[in-house]
Amino acid sequence: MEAEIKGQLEVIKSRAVELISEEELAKKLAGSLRYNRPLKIKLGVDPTAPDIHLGHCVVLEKLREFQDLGHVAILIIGDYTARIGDPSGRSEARPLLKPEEIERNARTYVEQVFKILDEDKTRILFNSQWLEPLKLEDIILLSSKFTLARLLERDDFQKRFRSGLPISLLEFLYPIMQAYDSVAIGADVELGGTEQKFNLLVGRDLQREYGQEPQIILTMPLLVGTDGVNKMSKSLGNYIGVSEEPQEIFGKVMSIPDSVIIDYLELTTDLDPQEILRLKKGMDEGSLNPGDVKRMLSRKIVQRFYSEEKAREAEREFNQIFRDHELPSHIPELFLSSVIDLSDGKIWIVQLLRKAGLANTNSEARRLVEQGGVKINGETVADVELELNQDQLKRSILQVGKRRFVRLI
RNA sequence: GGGGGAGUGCCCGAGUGGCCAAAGGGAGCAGACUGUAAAUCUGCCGGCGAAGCCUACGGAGGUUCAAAUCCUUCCUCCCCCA
Repeated sequence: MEAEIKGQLEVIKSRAVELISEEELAKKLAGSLRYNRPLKIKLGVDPTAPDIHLGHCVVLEKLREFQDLGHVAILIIGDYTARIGDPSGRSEARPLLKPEEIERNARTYVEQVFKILDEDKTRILFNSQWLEPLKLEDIILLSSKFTLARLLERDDFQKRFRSGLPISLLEFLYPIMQAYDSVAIGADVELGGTEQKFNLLVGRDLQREYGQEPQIILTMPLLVGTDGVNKMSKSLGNYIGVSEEPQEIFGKVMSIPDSVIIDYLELTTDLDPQEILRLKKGMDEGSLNPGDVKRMLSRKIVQRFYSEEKAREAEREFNQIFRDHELPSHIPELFLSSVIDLSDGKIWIVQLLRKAGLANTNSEARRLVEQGGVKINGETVADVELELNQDQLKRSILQVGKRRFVRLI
């Protein structure tokens, strides 16, 4: 049994940033093995963004590992807490969500999450179930267990406090509510990104208050977004969604700065650390082309959510467009008749770009033309005033930039 | 309750009467180059069929030939004192 515990600990600790605490976890694991009782691994999710992206996957993957070790994942959809909004890592309060939005987001979330989790070993709970019935009296009791000093310990609160930025009372309630989730389900372990550390710790405090054994907390690194600067997030638009098309995922991974390739290898693939180290060395010494490493990474990521075949296809497609500057295999088509006003049979290039959805405003379309970013059948359009008639456009291919194409039919 | 400060373009942030569609940075977009949608460099980056015009610096009024900049008032936020 000793060996089994050790083995599990190894798996659990891999890639994690912090484990509080290893001894307690070992004890819990021992109990779990002895009584054949799986541990309850909690992960709270905020139904604020309707798409799961690679950043979420880091934590979800860890949860999956727990499942594979025989434990049960408890996914808590923060449908109630979402009304408050988690202030973690934010410099300002988040806008409130409407109940309908929350519901819609939660549904998408659940759909996507099983790309990673084992459905049979997952329980999904909505925290409105126990938070909604709370009376003011209960909340007063709950808040009596915390002090301002304790809550202000939190890094982002402290920063905001010091720099004179507002902290809503509501936001103080958030960690308390999240902690109450742990009490409600009797969590053994709670997972989260590093920015969640404080909230997770509050869970321990509250569980103790309620006479429960405090949960173990395990924090995972945050994945940086495609911009290579900020953490991956939907709202920053630097994310790679697990439900995106293979081609899109491949391309987005190829667009990450070389400087974060290693991070991605570590956090989004199952490559062993030795291998990653070898790749890093290779790139540092110049014996490996980062572009090639990134290709491999992109392939692995696509493969993870689709298949090896799809990954290969995506790469072929990528090479075709970006390396060989050829046309993609699939080009969206647009009926000329829906674009051209038949009365005069002609259309201005700027209008055409807008109608084809390749530019949002005339100004944007003008700019694209002026900067030489627009091509028709491979020929750069040089004149902003260019007018085209139906015959010229029939079966032609309109291209903006390197990667946006429309076939006119 | 009293005193002080702040609100600028997608974000951060400079600007305190005309030279301001507003410095600088980031993001984004386009071009060049390439090893990739990397890095680097260059350009663009409110809208309008664009000469010019319109909209814009928290909201509403006002002063002025002229306001992001001055005045009044309202809203929001922050700090200090109590």
